[in-house]
Amino acid sequence: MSTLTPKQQEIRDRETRILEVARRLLDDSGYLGLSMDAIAAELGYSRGTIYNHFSCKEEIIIAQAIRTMNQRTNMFRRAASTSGRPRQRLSAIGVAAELFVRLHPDHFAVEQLIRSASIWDKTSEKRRRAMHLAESQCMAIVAGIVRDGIAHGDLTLPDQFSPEDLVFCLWSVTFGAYSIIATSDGLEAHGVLDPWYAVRLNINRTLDGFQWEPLSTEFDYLAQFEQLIHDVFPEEQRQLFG
Amino acid sequence: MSTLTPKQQEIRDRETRILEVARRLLDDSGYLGLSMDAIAAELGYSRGTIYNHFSCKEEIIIAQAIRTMNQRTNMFRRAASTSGRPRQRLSAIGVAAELFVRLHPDHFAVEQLIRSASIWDKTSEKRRRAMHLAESQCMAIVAGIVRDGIAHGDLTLPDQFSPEDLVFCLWSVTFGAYSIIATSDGLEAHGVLDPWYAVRLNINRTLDGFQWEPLSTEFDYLAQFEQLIHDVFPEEQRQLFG
DNA sequence: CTCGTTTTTGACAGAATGTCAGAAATCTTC
DNA sequence: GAAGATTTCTGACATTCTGTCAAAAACGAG
Repeated sequence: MSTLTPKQQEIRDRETRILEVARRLLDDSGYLGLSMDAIAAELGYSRGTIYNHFSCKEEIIIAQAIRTMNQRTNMFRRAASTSGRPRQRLSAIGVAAELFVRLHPDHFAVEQLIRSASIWDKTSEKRRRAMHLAESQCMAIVAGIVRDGIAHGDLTLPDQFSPEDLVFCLWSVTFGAYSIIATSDGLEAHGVLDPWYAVRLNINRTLDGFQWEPLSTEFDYLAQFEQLIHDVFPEEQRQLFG
Repeated sequence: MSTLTPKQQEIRDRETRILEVARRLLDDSGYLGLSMDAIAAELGYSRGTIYNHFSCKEEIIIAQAIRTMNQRTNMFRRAASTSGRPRQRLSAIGVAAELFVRLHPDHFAVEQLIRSASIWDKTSEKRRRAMHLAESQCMAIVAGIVRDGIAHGDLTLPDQFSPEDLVFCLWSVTFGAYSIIATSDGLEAHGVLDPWYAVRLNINRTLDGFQWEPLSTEFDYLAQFEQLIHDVFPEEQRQLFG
């Protein structure tokens, strides 16, 4: 049957409502504060009903992560499809990454939580595969740009160093920086002036170190930053900065 | 009284034994697998006794993290006190960081867990301060080397960019990379050849990007790497590679 | 050996998870 | 629109863990 009965429609809606409530609870009081009881109570259902949708609370958490990760991949895809030389397109991905993490400040914490807190083992094979898929899609987009850079003659990688190795480097620095920013209050107290700016500069200098042309001395990537926000991500920009 | 009674001695010993067992449980089955029951059973005490030492399991986890973080700080201190130009000493810290994470593969996962999973709020003020202290000591060591580099004339930082910002960059990339390595099986399947090598190269190229002399084209930091392991961390090297 | 002190114990209350048989709602067919 | 088939929902239940605390046991000084 192609059209859904009202009931089926309601069930589908409920799934997203569960995720919404779960997200708020997770934001407010973390993993320990997220309980099936609380979700059920908030939505006015019994616990059993929630268990019809998700077999355990870990499934809810991973579902959450997959959703936002796919949004991220979409933003990356849009960034990758801009025009310009490869390193400029990579810079657009940097914009996407930063906007994304500002829209979903908790995403990396949740992702790390899934990977470390023995949550992984309790989730379904299906969702785990969805998560892997989303992840490798993201990597593939960035790796594609690196290959473009090489094909263009803008970049030559060292021996024993694959495009994926470079993607891993960029992944590390963003994952690490955004995790630290999200979880460590008082970076300023440690003497860090503007962590967001630091990440941008860091990535630019790293790519300079790999001699990826045009170097940041030849092209002002940080200035391009503002422009890209307006041109490629107007909707996200509005959500974030009014 | 200066000398401890046998009983007091036993209590003190027990504390470290609790942490040992907790560490194994944490390694084996993660945060969810760590239970006060299991620890008590394994050591042959009742739960109440364990609660005399640690008021909740979160306290055990943070105690764990503080212990290993202090070991890390010690290794950093040893690395920082080597001779050579500032960037070479920073390279020695890179060796320390990598050896450390290979000795304690779970450390960063635990650290992230503490920060994200609402564990932080359940821990005592005293331990939280100990954790902050350990962290800023580590940062201070690295920041000191950055300042040495500037004082030496080997490094000039961009405007609006403090030594601590550079430390934050290095912290991000190591934290991110080691977290990913520890939690993501099958990096090789993603096309990453040797993540450890990638991190080293990444950091060297980043510092090149900041024009920190001597550049990696002038001095072979990767070759120095092997040497430093033997000279500064023979004990750790033995533990790791037999 | 005795008595005050410290330490240990395990029963208990509370909170959350995940299950499942029966109740309720919904859909199908005539 | 009513009966019967099917799906969905419910809340009581068993279980597992946490954290507490009064009573019991072990300890140490004199």
